[in-house]
Amino acid sequence: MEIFTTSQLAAKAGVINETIRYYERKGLLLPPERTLGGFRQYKVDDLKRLKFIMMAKEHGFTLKEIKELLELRVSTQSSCNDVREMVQTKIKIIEEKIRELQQIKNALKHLMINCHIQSPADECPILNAFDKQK
Amino acid sequence: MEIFTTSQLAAKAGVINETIRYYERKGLLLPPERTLGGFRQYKVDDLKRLKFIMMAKEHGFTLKEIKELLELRVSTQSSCNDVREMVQTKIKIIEEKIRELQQIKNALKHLMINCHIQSPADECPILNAFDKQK
DNA sequence: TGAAACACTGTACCAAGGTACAGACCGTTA
DNA sequence: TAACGGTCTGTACCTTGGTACAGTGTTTCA
Repeated sequence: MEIFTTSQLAAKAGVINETIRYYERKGLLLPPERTLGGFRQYKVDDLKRLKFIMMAKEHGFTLKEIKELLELRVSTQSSCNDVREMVQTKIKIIEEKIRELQQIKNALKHLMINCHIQSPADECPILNAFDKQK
Repeated sequence: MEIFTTSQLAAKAGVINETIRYYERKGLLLPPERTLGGFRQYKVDDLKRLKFIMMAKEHGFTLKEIKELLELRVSTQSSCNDVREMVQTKIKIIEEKIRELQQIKNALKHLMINCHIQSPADECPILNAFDKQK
């Protein structure tokens, strides 16, 4: 059976070895077996788990949420429904964030309408807009 | 001329007084005059500056960027064009962020298509998708 | 004049997600 | 068996935008 050191596991997942230890501290990676000298010995399952973490991260989950997903996965009580709910909540949060950013973007675009490039900065309508009392 | 203490200034802007001192440390608020005993004495201009900061914050600028905006405002060399460029860059960053979030959202929605609520979590297609190697 | 209520400084702490490093130890190869 | 390089632990540090103290000093009002 293939065994990896911390650095080898890290390299396979594209992170550095401090990240591996960090994920272990945070409870995302399980404490692996050790050599007599105390070196971590990772197996293919650990690599899969790490890749799962990275995929979930790319899908916008925080480490805390990923920990929950990992716990759902092994709990026999939990169902796909629990996962579905987490994903739906996440989608709502992302949609809210998108709306927020779109509002900011629109406000900034609006500010640019009156901006004349040669004016000195102290007459800049953008800066003046920020000065306006609400 | 009206003079405010730190807490009064904070209250007028809807923050707490540690925030005021924090902004001073970060160079966003100018060090005000002091009483003989060392109490800060703020004027209306300081309140305007603080409100400017808060407006810029609402428009998605970081404190570091707001500091730059404030510096542009007083520099006689800088023009509205400099401000315009900062705003345009900001809009680009926001657009990129929106695109990113939309991709994540689409991926999550896609994951939900095959999700059957009664399946146990260890057969959940969402979790399985995260397990897939890229 | 004395007490209450505020302000001062400096430092530590928070979340999140790591990164860096010292000093010690282990494993491998010559 | 020694050298070299990898790994260990623990702790400190980073960013961003603050918040929370403790211990001391100041202002104000009765």
